[in-house]
Amino acid sequence: MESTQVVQVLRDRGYRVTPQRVEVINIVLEKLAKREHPTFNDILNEVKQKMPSISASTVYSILRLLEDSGLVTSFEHNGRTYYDSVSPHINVVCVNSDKVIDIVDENVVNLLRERGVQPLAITVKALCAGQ
Amino acid sequence: MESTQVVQVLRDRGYRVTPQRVEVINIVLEKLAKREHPTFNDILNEVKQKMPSISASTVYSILRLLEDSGLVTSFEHNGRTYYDSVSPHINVVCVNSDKVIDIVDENVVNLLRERGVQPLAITVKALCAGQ
DNA sequence: CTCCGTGCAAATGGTTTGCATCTTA
DNA sequence: TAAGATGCAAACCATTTGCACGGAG
Repeated sequence: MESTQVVQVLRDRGYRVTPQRVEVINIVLEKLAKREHPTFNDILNEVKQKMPSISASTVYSILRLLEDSGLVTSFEHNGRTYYDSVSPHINVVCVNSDKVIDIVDENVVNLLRERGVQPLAITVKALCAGQ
Repeated sequence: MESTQVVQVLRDRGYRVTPQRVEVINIVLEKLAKREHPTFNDILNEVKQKMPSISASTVYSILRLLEDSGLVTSFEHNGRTYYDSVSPHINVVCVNSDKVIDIVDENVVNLLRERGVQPLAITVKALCAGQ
């Protein structure tokens, strides 16, 4: 998804387009396109580089807005919130390293759908090989 | 799993068997046997009824011990930690109601295993029907 | 009798809230 | 120019930590 599309969705829903919102959207989409799983702090730090005066509470509220609008999703691990793309995929969270690896598996998603579950985010805690 | 077995595992590993540990183990196993997904507070409240002087930090440390020993697992949602059995199953967390529903699906677990993932806990955030 | 475990209180860290100020539409 | 967004500080809440006391082995 393009940042201009996201901005348009917000505009259509009657939300105002502020420089803070545009900046957060740009950073988040950039990270999600790279299949990263940024934490709130990852995003805040990145945004602060471009816009040093932005406040944490503003970033929290923008991320909540994006999530409530179905444009991103999130999951929690070790007390932190990770943000993620809404495309159907599986996040393998390595409990021994805190790394998160994406797996795309249509079969799993289809099996869930057959059971009546429309997944927003799939998270699998696992012990991961290699340390 | 029986509470006596859990106690034995702890003993074998050199951990002391205290009345607090036995009580927490009893409560947790009882809830997990009923396929419930107790939060930390659910467990604390229940334990306090039997043992009013127990402290939260003790319960936290016992639950961490059980989790580190592989006897239970946990997942996080809305800032709270939910405890869960280690049997392979899928937790569907309804974001619109905070309810958690278990699904047993060997196929999903097998697909994950084929991908080299040994799941400790599988969590699926979903919008659930019925309110 | 010796550690390990417990309980208390204080600290921590992520997130939310209240409110005055600023800005988009 | 009016409703909505921002930034700051304080509040919140789940969890962790430090430490003296107590009990399991």
